[in-house]
Amino acid sequence: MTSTMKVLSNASNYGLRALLYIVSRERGGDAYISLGEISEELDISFHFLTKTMQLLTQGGILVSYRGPNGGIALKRPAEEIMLIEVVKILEGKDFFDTCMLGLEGCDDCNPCPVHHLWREIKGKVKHDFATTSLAMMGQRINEQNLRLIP
Amino acid sequence: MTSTMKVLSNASNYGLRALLYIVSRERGGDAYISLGEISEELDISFHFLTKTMQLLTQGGILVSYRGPNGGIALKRPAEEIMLIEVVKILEGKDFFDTCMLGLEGCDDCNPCPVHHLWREIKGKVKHDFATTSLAMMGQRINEQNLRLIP
DNA sequence: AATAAATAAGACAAAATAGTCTGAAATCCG
DNA sequence: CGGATTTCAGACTATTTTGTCTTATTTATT
Repeated sequence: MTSTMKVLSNASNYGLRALLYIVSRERGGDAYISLGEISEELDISFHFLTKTMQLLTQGGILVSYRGPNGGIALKRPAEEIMLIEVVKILEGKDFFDTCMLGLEGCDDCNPCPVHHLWREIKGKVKHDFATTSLAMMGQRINEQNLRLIP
Repeated sequence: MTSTMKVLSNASNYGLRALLYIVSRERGGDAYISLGEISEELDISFHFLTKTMQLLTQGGILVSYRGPNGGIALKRPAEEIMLIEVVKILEGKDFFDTCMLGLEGCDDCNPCPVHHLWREIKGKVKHDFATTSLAMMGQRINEQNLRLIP
């Protein structure tokens, strides 16, 4: 009753914002960015962020390096990482295939009453996220000077 | 990480399904339907459902009547109740105006990096929900024999 | 080798959500 | 009136999500 339309959990939210921070901060080099810097810049709990970023490391989005001057970095070129891959790692693989009414096995063959509406919405979200790369987002953020913090 | 794209809380989910049950069950009469019947038919915890339905009663969607043969009923004609009103009562008024990244004050003037994508999505959801009435849903459910249970 | 800087891992606590239960109040019927 | 049926209200518990903290491990530097 307190509102949200919270499609993303806080964890995913933080992970996504962290990635956007990384790609918007790209200096061309492949230096590691520390979680301390990210958590400070984005005002996110350090330890909580750490756990989320480990998901992305395990998921093949990031590589990490320990020790002084260590941190995390994209494992692949930002052009090759689509938003959909990130969200699937953070929220689960079937994130874009769930029923709005929470009904088990709701699909085109066995639809819930709002399936026709929701399918369209999900389709658009899926399409948008499947065609938007982290590189595109980074460029957009820099060109338009967009914010990542409250 | 367990997936969901859970736009609706369980409480809202139950409330919406209960309303859809009511309108699909319409026998033309204005008899009250008991929460016991609904919770049984939809396999929802009785007491939990009760709390949610009280929100809808307080929100002006339902009227309730105690005692034998009592229950709940739509306060207004199903044609006049749009899905958007229901969701706003259950999830909060600004449900359709939140930022995907959870940033405070994200809007057209001060957008987050995914605002342009999310605004379109939200707009479509909002439009769909603002133009779909409970009556339309009830008719659809009956015509196509759609399910409200897992 | 010792120290410091960084991620990894996991125990723990707090808060939000979900669900259960008990009793009260209203209403009908005999 | 008295009992049965129903919503209303709120306390209580359980589960999930969120956040904190401590320790271990890796690596660079001196």
